[in-house]
Amino acid sequence: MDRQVNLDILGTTEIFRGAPASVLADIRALAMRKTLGAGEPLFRQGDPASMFYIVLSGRLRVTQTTSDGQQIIIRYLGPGESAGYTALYGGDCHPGTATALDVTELLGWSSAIIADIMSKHPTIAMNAVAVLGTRYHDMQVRLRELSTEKVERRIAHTILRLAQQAGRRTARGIEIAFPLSRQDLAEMAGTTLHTVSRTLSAWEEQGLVGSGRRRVIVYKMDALTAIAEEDRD
Amino acid sequence: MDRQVNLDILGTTEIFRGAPASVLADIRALAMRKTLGAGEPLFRQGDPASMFYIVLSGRLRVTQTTSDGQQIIIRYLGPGESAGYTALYGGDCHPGTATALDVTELLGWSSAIIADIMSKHPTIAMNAVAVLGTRYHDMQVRLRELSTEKVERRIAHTILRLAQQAGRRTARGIEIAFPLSRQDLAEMAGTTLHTVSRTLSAWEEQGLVGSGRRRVIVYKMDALTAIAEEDRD
DNA sequence: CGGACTTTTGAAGTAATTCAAGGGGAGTGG
DNA sequence: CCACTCCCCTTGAATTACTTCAAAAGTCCG
Repeated sequence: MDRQVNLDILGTTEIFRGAPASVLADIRALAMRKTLGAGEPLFRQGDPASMFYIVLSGRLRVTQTTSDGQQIIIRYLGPGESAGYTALYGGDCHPGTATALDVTELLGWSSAIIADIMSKHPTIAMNAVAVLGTRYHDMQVRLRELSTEKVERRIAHTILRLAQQAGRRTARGIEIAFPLSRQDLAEMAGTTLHTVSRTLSAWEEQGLVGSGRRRVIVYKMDALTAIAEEDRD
Repeated sequence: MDRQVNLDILGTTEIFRGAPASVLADIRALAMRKTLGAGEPLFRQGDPASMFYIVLSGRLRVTQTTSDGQQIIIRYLGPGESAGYTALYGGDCHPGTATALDVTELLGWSSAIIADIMSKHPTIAMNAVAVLGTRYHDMQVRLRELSTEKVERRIAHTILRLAQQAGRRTARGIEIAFPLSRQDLAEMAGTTLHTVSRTLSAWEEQGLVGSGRRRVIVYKMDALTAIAEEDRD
């Protein structure tokens, strides 16, 4: 990936979009390049938050683990999205672990540099506000779902969100574009892999979804939406 | 409350702290004053996000409601905190409802004005990033708790958080400084008022807490912390 | 073709909700 | 000052949605 391609991509990221080309070039010049193999961590929960990254290609999973080893998935990050937001405001350590799912290419800046960039370019600081505001909002919605909805609805919501974020049109329906195990879905929906498995089996029987080893395809979006939105829980 | 007092307070808010006095004066001049009576809403879920506010005195509760009327409490806002973050980045509507618990005094700015202020004063934009980053982080923690912990621990965590945020030292222990019903606690911990009531009764029997009509006092912080942190769920 | 990981499915167990009823405090109005 | 009323809280009993436990069947990769 050459320098020019990077600049084009940089202008489309959630955090740098709207900045003039000359500014993007400066930013690019300050960046450190990083490439991760599948399964490699970008940073771990508790590490000092010294770097901020954007994803150029590939995908990361951000998780949070309790002291007794239980885990939840905070979110998946794809191209153009930001990783390590804590470094944006000088927070002390990363609240979660970011792990590459595939080969993943990133650009990174130290927290001092990214703070300096934001200070000089209000547009970028405003983008950061928008990114964090949106993520905060997403979490409010998930918290509400987890508090008030029964599992089947939560699983439906989870799959719909993933389909929207990383759905790929195929001949038979919308396929989630990355490997996704029952365990992963459980860690997003706040349940167990057993319940996810049972639920997907039932939906498969009804022709709503197709699924296999770490694969999920949505056949009937509207029917799944109906399950997610039905008033009776 | 006169103009000077407002300026002093303004410099201590999470969003304007660190700005020079002259800037604070300009910001103050652009603000609209607002006072709410107990129970009055500042804005409702779904309202256009046209204004951003800071709390001068009093307290707000921010809630989110589902279509079928179930509700969760997103957070409480006290003096110096910000309400209506959506207006910071030009989001279209408020994701929750903010209601005054007592008489509450606020200052407000239109989204256009606050965006302009942030553009001109990077310090303030950076504060906004920090505020939203912190709130996002708080939500991650709550989501993890809700996913992985049993109710008793969740209730303990909820009370500890409230005690930290709005605890008042009294002769007998730390009292939550505002009226807090069993229902309120349930809506924060993701359970029912019945379970909260039973749990508090048990704790009261053991001398950990005292409670009454919409009142909670923590007697033994360490014991409550132990419940919140114990490895076995 | 072996071995590790993922998924499925049944059966048992249980934590917490739901249903139901009663009791107590605070404020109001006579 | 007392009685009435409205909330809020408590507590028992029944129910259930989901987890936990257990075992077997697929599926992918070297």
